[in-house]
Amino acid sequence: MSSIQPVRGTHDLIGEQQRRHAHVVSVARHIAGLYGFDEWATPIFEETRVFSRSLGDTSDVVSKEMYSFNDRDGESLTLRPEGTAAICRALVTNGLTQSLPQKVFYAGPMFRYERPQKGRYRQFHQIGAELLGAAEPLADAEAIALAHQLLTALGVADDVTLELNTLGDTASRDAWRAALVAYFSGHKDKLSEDSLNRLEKNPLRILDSKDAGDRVLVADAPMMEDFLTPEARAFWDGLRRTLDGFGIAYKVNPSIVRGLDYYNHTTFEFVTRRLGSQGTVLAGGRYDGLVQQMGGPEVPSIGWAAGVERLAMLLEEAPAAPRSVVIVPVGSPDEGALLSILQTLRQQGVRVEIGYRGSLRKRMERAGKQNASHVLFLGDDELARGSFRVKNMGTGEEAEVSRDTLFSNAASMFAKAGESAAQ
RNA sequence: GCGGAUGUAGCUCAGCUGGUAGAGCGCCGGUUUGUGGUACCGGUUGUCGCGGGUUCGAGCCCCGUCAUUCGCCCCA
Repeated sequence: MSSIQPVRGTHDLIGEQQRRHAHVVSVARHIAGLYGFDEWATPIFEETRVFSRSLGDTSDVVSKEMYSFNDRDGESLTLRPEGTAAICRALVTNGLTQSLPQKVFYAGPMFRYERPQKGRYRQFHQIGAELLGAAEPLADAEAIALAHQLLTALGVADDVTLELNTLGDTASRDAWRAALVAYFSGHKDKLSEDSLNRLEKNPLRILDSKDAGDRVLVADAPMMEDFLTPEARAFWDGLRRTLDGFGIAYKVNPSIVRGLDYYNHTTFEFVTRRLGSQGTVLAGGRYDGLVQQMGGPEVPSIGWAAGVERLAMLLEEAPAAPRSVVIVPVGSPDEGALLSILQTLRQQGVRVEIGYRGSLRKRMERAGKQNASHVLFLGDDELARGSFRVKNMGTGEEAEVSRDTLFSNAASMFAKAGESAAQ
């Protein structure tokens, strides 16, 4: 038991866990490609203002969860707590506001100083999709369709439901917000302590309070519906119509308001009951003003992010570990011949290993334990005859195969051996 | 940041009302170097999370601390 521990809220990804993560990311990358999204990689840290400016000063993410530090020249830098702000910054910095729309996929670690829990870590991983430069509801629907197809491909769609809401445009949202503040201010005596706090910082969040008393109040609170401008209503109707066209089921939930300040119009969450209080697995919305905040022009955009850890936990089965072909020397065959055979097979794309020591029995035992698909026995007899004895470790069947046959068919013969379930 | 639970070998756990630690699995070696996943034999492993305190004596009691976990907050 070493005294060196991983930093609180961080974890190592090894074996099955790593395979689960890799699977989530590679499936996401693939599906994003089907929708025409290209992958971007932005730095893991940015100037602090990239995040503080965009997420809203009152969000917890900014006010107390950022890993910020001063660079040697005194500049404040921050380990990214989320992906969207950095993508917007990159859009502006690279002058891509001239070639819109941009459809961006990203994957990588994020950092938030929070109390760790199941499905919540200080270093965690997100995948995300951002569709920058499209104001039409079709863009929102496409982003959601991409998310939906991803969850389906991962086999978790049945455990997850899509909840959808609109915050309207700025005018709608401001009017609604004012009405909410007025309404709740009139019932301060009945509000929970948390919600009193929210009233100051982010009144919309009172709507998804879990407090029973709050919920009674919320039931009679002003509804967004009543504050939508005609334009916002048209957008909302258009989105739902398009989702219907995509054949995607959703549930309208007026309390999906999202915590980050930059959202307007569409907000949505894919939620599950299987992860305790960390039920949100993928969430996003429209952020028409964010790029402008980064110093660019107005670029209406929609996007989402998903937690890789949470998705990995929902996966029914971990991808299988890759299986190797193992060469087992018998007696003491010529080493040069052995090495050249090893490399020939590897160059043909076969996953081949050779043990470093041990008796024949030991080597077989290890090949069995590591779940090798085949064993190739190679002794002086085989070398002399120019062949191998190939043993299928699954069936136990054994056959002598000539070297020429093996080399010319290696890829197909052992296709299953090198195959990684993570693709 | 707030509240509850937990913390004994690599893993899962046992350890009765305090007397200085055990099992299973795993791991390593072997059952005479042309064959594994079965069987048999042998072996290995712990500052009982860490630091204090009470006690003749603590894995068991008390305090603190760290970590994990559940809920709140927040969020992916």
